[in-house]
This record gives sequence, C-alpha cells and structure tokens, in this order.
Amino acid sequence: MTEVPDPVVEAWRRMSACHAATCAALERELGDRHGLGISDFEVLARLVEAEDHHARAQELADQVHLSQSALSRLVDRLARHDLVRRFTCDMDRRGIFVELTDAGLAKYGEAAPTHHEVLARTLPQTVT
Amino acid sequence: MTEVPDPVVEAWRRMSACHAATCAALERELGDRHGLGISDFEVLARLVEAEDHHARAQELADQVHLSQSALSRLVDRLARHDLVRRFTCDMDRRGIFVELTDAGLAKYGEAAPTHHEVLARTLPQTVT
DNA sequence: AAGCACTAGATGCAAGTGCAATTAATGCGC
DNA sequence: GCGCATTAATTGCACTTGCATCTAGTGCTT
Repeated sequence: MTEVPDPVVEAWRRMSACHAATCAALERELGDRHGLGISDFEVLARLVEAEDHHARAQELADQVHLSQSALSRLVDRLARHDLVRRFTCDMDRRGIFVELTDAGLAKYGEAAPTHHEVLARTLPQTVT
Repeated sequence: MTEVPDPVVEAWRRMSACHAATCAALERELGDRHGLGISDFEVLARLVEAEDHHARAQELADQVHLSQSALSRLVDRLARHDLVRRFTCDMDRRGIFVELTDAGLAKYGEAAPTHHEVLARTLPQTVT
C-alpha cells in the first residue's frame, strides 16, 4: 500500500515543504508589516546590492526567477509606489535600467530586518 | 557598493534558485509529455501512496502545500479528466474522499519516470 | 432537543504569473 | 547602407492561486 518514495523524491519533498513554509511566512510578515510581496522585496534587495543601485530588467528577472513579463509588471507596481524608477539604457536603447529611489532604499531598510528574522526563524527549523 | 548578503539570506537564495529551476523543469516535462502540472502530479502521487488509494481533501491540501480552495479546484480538474473521483465521507459528511481512478493510476505510471528523471537530473546539479 | 461554536469543502473575486504576440532597437552579412 | 535574424521590454490573455464568504454537517452545552 504505502509505497515508500524514492530518496530523490523525498529530498524534493523536504525542499518543497521548507520552501512553501518559508514563502508563506515571508509573504505574511512582509505583507502585513511593510506592504511588500516576496518578489517585491527580492527586487529591492538586488537593487540595493547592485552597483549604483540600478540594474537591467532582464538581469533582475534572472535573479529573482521571474519571467520577463512578470518582472515588467512588478517594476510597474514598484514604480507606482515610487520605490524604483525606470530609465532607458543609453548603450542599448531597447533595454531599461531599474533604479532604486530613496523611498525604495528606505523601504528596504525597514523590511530587511523582518526578512532576516523570518529566515532565521523558519529555515533552520524546517531543514531539520 | 556590493553589500554581501548574510549567510542565512544566501542559503535562502540558493534554495530558491534550486526550487525555481526544478519547478520549471518539472512543469515543462510533465506538461509537454503528460499534460500534467506539478500539483496535479503531486496529488496523484500522494493518492498512489495512500491506503486504498484515497484521501481526505484537507489532508491532500496539506501534503501538497495548497490552500483548500486551490485543492478543491485542482480536484475538479483531475475529476474532469477522470483521473480521480470524489465521494463523500460516511463518518463525517462534511468531508470528501478523493479516490484515484484506474486512469489516474495509469497516468501516474506514465508520468512517474519523467518526474524521477527530472529530479535526478536537476536536484544534484543545483544543490552544488 | 435547541442553540451555538467550529470544521470541511465550494465558490466569487482579485492578484500575480507565464506564454505568445507585438513593438522597438541592435548588429551582422551582403 | 539595406534587409533580416535576434534581443529587450511591454501587452493581451488564460490559468492558478489565496482570501473572504457561504453552505452544510458535527458535536458540545445547556
């Protein structure tokens, strides 16, 4: 009856469970306390770490594991809240740069401790 | 400039990357080759492993990390394709049992090797 | 046995996502 | 310099998801 899953499948399930639990916690805490979704925070974080606080759209999409269309709309939402700004890239005018605003940096500053706290609380627990 | 992320955050990013890559590969392979989504496959797998090939809806929702509403609709879709069947639980008539059909079992048989192959190919690669 | 708090599941709705098609810009080959 | 394949981003659309709500059934309390 109870077919025991193969080790690879077991590992995948452990990882999925950990990922799901962490995402749920992040979504709730970041959302309630700062009005941010996970991807929103992730994009802000990448921009904070980036040279001159700006990055190409495609680059961000890769980093946060989103499709280019999803990233495009995400940048729309962030820009609507003045957390980032768009400007076209001079060397390749097809592309755009996404740049962190002061408000975006401030928002990151608020949210980063929450983010870190959730990870520190959730990750080690579920890895076990 | 380049603020180096904290170890906990790094671990989270590694896991996110691995999870995203694996999900993308699973979604593509299971979808193209068997017409199944990841959650579809996961539910079939849990039913195959379950006593008498049936389980309570809430139980499945917990196992595959979905909300009860998402699971309800997922069961709709699977039932529409005759991969599972619903029937009300006698001891508690609020609840339902979801039961694997022969077609569902066969579909699982087809898809399981693909699933395993993708995991074996993708997981160790990204864990590194 | 009547009322009431609680649980299981289904459904309306809004939000985020990916794919496919579109628009705009690049640069390679002739 | 002119097409043509390629790439970057945006937009239309369909799909899945979660939250809030609703309905139905349970069982505890009185």
